[in-house]
Amino acid sequence: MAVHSTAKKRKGSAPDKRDRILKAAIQVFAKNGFYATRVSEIAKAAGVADGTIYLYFKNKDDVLITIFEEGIEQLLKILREVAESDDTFESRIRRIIELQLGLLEEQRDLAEVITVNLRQSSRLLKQYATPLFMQYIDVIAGVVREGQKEGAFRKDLNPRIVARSLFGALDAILLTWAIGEGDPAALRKAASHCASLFLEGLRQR
Amino acid sequence: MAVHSTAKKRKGSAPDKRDRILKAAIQVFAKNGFYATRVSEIAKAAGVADGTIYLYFKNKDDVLITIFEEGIEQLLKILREVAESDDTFESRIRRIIELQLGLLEEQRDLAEVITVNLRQSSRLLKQYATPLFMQYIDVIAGVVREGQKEGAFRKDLNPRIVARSLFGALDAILLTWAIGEGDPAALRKAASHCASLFLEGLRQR
DNA sequence: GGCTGTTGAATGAACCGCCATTCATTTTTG
DNA sequence: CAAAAATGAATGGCGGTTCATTCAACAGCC
Repeated sequence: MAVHSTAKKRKGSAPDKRDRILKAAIQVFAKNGFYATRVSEIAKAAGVADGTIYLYFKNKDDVLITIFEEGIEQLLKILREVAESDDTFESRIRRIIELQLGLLEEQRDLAEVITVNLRQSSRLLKQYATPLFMQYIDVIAGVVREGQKEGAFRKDLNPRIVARSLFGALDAILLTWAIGEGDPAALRKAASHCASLFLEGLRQR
Repeated sequence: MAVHSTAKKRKGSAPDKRDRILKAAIQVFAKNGFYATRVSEIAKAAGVADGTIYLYFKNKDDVLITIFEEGIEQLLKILREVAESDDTFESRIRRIIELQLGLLEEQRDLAEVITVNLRQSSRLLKQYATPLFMQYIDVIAGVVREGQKEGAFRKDLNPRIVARSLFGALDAILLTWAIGEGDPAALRKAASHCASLFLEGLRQR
């Protein structure tokens, strides 16, 4: 009954159904939003029967939660590596920005699900998103805090507020991009301007 | 059938039903989210019969759209005044930030509806929110652009990207505040740090 | 002032379409 | 040929919307 992350590799051929379902759900959620999406649409997009979805997920909510959690975790993992690297602090911040936007540039649908659908249900948002979101903020805030201690950044700003601002800025840029036409060059330019804005704002003088 | 803004004052006593419904809806949407809110809950909170809501609004969507449009319009109006004032550009940006946060501080539920529920339906978002959102961005971008022309701000940043970043930052701060405990002092501090961060980032040197 | 007919607002119980979920049956696997 | 996986038609209930009915305000009339 439970989902079991068994993930037993079914031969080499068949891409795990669970994955197929998740990928399909990301697409459909991105196009129509969580509430407007019928479970049967996900099934059709995944080439699977309606009931099969319930073999791998508890219910429709669970599909969204899983997408969100796995997406953020993937992001967090890479983010932590950058945060703990021995680059200059400036370069770490810049890489975080580029990474976040770059990662999602290749997964536009995931970007839309995370930025838009995330907020669909206050319940889901509060229950599942908030803790992960906090971890995310903490990683960025950690870099800022350390940068302050080492004298690279000005010390009069609260690191968490900086982190939240940066997160919000990136989120808004992503949102516009995901909803709009989604030209990759535009996204990259936005990333670089955003980085420059924040780094100048942070610099110790 | 149509709504008619007749607003005929039914005696002096009865505060317009339309208003009562909107206020109630803001409360309930904020607490439970748009999709989890039953029309009957709004009716109950407004002290009105279920059917009455359909005398004033086309349907449930229309209630959300109205809240959103009227809220943003109110914000836009004040924002435009500040944007066109003859303060220094720095001070205009700072006032925009404080205004936005301050205005919503007094209307925490509205803040949550606008920041969270805004994104509930891709359809609604794309159809109604995007144009207003763009106007909003344009007001801020206008101040930045003019500031650049007058030599107050550095010229190598795209004003719209700056505006979007600022909007996102404020949105994220508001979101955390609205979902969290909502201490007004914390919000004011966040506003001031955020302003300082952006203004240093923008300053022409 | 009271009586009454008219009108439009308000009501809320009932309806009905929708869709998440289930589970008896079939198919695949080892 | 079990056992497990997958199927998809059937179901149940949920909740937005409707509309037959009630109510309240007012005007005209005696």
